[in-house]
Amino acid sequence: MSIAERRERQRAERHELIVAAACELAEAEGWEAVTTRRLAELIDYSQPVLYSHFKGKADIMAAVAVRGFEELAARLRMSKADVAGEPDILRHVCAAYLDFARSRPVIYEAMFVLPTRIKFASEQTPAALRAAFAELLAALGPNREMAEFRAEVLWSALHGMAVLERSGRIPPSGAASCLNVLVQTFS
Amino acid sequence: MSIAERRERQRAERHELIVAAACELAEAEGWEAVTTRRLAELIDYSQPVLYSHFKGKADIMAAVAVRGFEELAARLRMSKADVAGEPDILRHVCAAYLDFARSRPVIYEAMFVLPTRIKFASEQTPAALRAAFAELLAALGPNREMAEFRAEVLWSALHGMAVLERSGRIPPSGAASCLNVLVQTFS
DNA sequence: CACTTGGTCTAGCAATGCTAGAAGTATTGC
DNA sequence: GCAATACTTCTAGCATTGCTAGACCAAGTG
Repeated sequence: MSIAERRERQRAERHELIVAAACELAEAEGWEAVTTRRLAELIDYSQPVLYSHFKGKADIMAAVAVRGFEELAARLRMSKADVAGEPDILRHVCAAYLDFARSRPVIYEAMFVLPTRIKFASEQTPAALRAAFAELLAALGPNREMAEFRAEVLWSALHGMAVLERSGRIPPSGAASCLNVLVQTFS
Repeated sequence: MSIAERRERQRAERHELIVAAACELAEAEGWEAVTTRRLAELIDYSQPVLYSHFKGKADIMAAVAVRGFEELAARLRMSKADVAGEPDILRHVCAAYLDFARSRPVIYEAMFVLPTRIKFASEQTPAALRAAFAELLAALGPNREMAEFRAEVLWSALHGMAVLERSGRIPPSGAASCLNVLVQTFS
C-alpha cells in the first residue's frame, strides 16, 4: 500500500505545482499568457500530464479560483479581528474585500469574470465561497430581516465596485469616498 | 464626388451588417461561436473584409458593446416616462437596468465582462455610456451631496446584481426582493 | 529475468485570429 | 473604345491555440 500512497502523494504535489504555476504565470503576465504549453514548460512536464490532472484549461482556472475564494474568506475573517466596535466591522470587511480585488486582480478575474462556470447556487458550491458569504452576512449586524438579500446586494455592490474600479471607472482618488457611501448606505 | 459618396455609404452599410451579424450570432450561440470565419460566412464576404472595417475581433465586439450602451441608455430614459411619482423613478430605472441585463445577456457580457477594453474614464468614453450614467444619476433624486459617488455605487450594485443573478447566485424568485432591498437602500 | 501495468512523451489534429500577395473589377485618361 | 490605373476582394497560408492518440519507457510483480 505504501507505494500507492507515495504515488498519490506525488500526484497531489504535482497538482499543487500546476495550480501554483498557473497562478504565478497569470499574475505575472495575465490570463491570456496562460497557455497549456507554457504551463507544461513551467512545471517541467509535457502537456498531456496537465490533462491527467484536470479536464482542461478551464478546470485549471477553476482550481485557481477556488483557491482565491479560500484566501478571500480568510481575509474577510481576519479583517474583523482588529476591530471591536460593531459599526466599524462592516467598513473593515468591505475594505478587505476591495483590497483583495485590488491586490489579486487576476485571481479575482478568474473567480468572477472569466467564464469558468463555477456553480454558485448548488451543492457543489465551494465551501470557501459559502464561508466568504457568511462573513459578509455577519458583517451586516444582528438584524436578521432580509439579511440574506441584503448580503447579496452588498456583495453585488462590492463586486460592481471592484470591477468598475479596475476598469478605471472609479478613480483611485474616489475609491475611499465610494467606500464611505457604500458603508453608510448599508448600515 | 458622388461615386466616392456611394462607396462610403456602401462601406457604412457593410459595417452595420457586420455588427448586426456579430450581435445575432452571439445572441443565438454565445460569444465563443463568434469566429471570424463564421462572421465572414454570414455576411457573404471573405475574412479579410472584416479587417478592412475593424482592427480585429475585439474591435467588432467593442462595436457591439457600444450599441448595447445606446440601447441601455434608451431603455433607462424610457423607464422614467411611465412614472410620475418621484420615489418610484429609482425603482423603475433599476428594474429597467436589470431587465436589460436579463434580456440581452450576451450583449451585456460584451459591455462589461469580456476584455473588450473599452475606455471608461477618458474622453473616448462612448457618449451612450455617459448618457446611461446620467440617467442613473438623475434617478437618485435632487440631493446633490456626493451624488456622483452614490451613482457609482448604485451602478456597482446593479452590475453586481446582474452578474450574480446571471450566474445563478440570486435565484429568480429572490430577484424581486433583492431589487426591493436595493431601492430601499439607495432612497 | 520475462512481463504486465501505468505513467510520460512525441507528434499531430482541428480550429482560431490574422495577413500577404494574387486576382479581379470598377474608374479614369487618351 | 481601349489600355492604364486605383481600389477592392479573395485564395492560400502562417503561427498559435486547446486537446489527444499512440508510441515509448520505467517501475513493480511473478
